[in-house]
Amino acid sequence: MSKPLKRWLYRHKDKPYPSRAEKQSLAAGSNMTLTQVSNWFANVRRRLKNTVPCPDGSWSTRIRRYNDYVEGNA
Amino acid sequence: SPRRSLSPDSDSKLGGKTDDFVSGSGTTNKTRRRRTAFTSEQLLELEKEFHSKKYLSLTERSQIAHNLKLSEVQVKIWFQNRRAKWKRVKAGIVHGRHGGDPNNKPKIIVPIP
DNA sequence: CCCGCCATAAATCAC
DNA sequence: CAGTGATTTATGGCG
Repeated sequence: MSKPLKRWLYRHKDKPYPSRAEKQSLAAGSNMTLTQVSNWFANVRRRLKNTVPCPDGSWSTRIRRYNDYVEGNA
Repeated sequence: SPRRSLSPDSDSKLGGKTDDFVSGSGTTNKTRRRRTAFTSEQLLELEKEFHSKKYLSLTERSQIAHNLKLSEVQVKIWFQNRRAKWKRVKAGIVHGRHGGDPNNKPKIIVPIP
């Protein structure tokens, strides 16, 4: 799975909703299409909710925890 | 490849009420429509209709909805989604992807050691 | 007011 | 079997 996307996700844990331009940039940087990037974020957001239930409902906490679950990149 | 579109609850809702709503948990009374699996017959007909006409008039819509035993909103939304897909497909012509993908991503993600 | 499009959610498919 | 990307129903906002 593409690193740039994870990177972006971690850096924007408060609002994991990249703009269109950001998605395009990410797509270019990870050799993916815009649609694939959109799908990736949609899937990650939802799976985050599944695997990391979060009482306070904040994305940052979920994403931080997810990082524990998954990969110690950057 | 046959689409295995299993219908869990079948079409038993014909005679009764529409209880295919999922209720919000506990304190939140939000009801959201369940994602219903259209039958292959419905899909076939909708697809046929879409092939001939990308946009429906009000009368066409109500006619189709009635024939297929779907709500007009469902037909409307189906056409909307179908148009979106159509656009997507039309745009992404070149699928030369996977050509020589030297970028071999490993499968499942590994937990932190 | 209703429609179409968009981005998205959620469930489900396909591998 | 589970994980992951893709696709299919459904919502809400905006024009």
